[in-house]
Amino acid sequence: MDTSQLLKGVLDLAVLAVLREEDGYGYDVVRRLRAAGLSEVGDASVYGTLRRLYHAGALTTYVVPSEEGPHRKYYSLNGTGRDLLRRSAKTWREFAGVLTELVDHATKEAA
Amino acid sequence: MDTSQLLKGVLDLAVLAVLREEDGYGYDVVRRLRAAGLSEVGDASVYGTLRRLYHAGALTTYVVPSEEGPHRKYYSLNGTGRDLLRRSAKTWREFAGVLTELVDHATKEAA
DNA sequence: CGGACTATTCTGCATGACGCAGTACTGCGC
DNA sequence: GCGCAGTACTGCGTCATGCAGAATAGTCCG
Repeated sequence: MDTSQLLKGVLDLAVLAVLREEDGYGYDVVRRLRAAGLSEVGDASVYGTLRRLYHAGALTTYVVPSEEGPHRKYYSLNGTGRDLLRRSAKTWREFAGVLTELVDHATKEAA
Repeated sequence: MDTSQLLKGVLDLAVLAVLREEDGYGYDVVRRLRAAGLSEVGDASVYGTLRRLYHAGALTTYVVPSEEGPHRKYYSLNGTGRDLLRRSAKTWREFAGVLTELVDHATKEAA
């Protein structure tokens, strides 16, 4: 029904894409994803994804103490991460292409 | 890593799309999906999806005895199913658009 | 006829990702 | 001090995918 199922397997890619543009901390990544149109991402999902990607060796992290609140834990793409992004992006494009074509073909002649 | 996670929440849509074109039985739907490019769908997933969609009231079913093997259980889209397909397709296009844009933007300046 | 193989359906269980709800800590405004 | 916003993290539930396995019905081989 909602996008929660659609997100599965795609949040990794979305997070990588966002971090590719600029390092970011969890709370901020959530906001950026929502601003990009993924309005229904839960923060817990992002933290979980960040942790998975980190343990997978795709991200490095550093803490920046903030005087305007708690510390911020920044994440940054490393070589492995950029490589993963590239491959994931390719997989996504192929997958999305196939499915879009299937859907278009099926709904073209429908009202 | 593979497409199994990508499929989540999308198999419903793919099955609906395939059935929109022509009624089909499980084994056949699997083949059609694979032929369409979704080469990694598992048959058990399709049977499960078919059952979910049926219980959701999106499909009707009828059995056709086959002379070349066991009976075939055909599934057909009804009004609810076509409506679901239309709405799911819309959701998919929006979602895919957002993500593709995000990914393109992030990988544009990458090697 | 027995055995093997294909077509076809279905179920049990494991895996794993998303997210709600809750915890915790830091400054700021009142 | 109280509460609210920013920020991080975790436990548990839910649910879809899929592997492995079972069962039935025909066909072909010897």
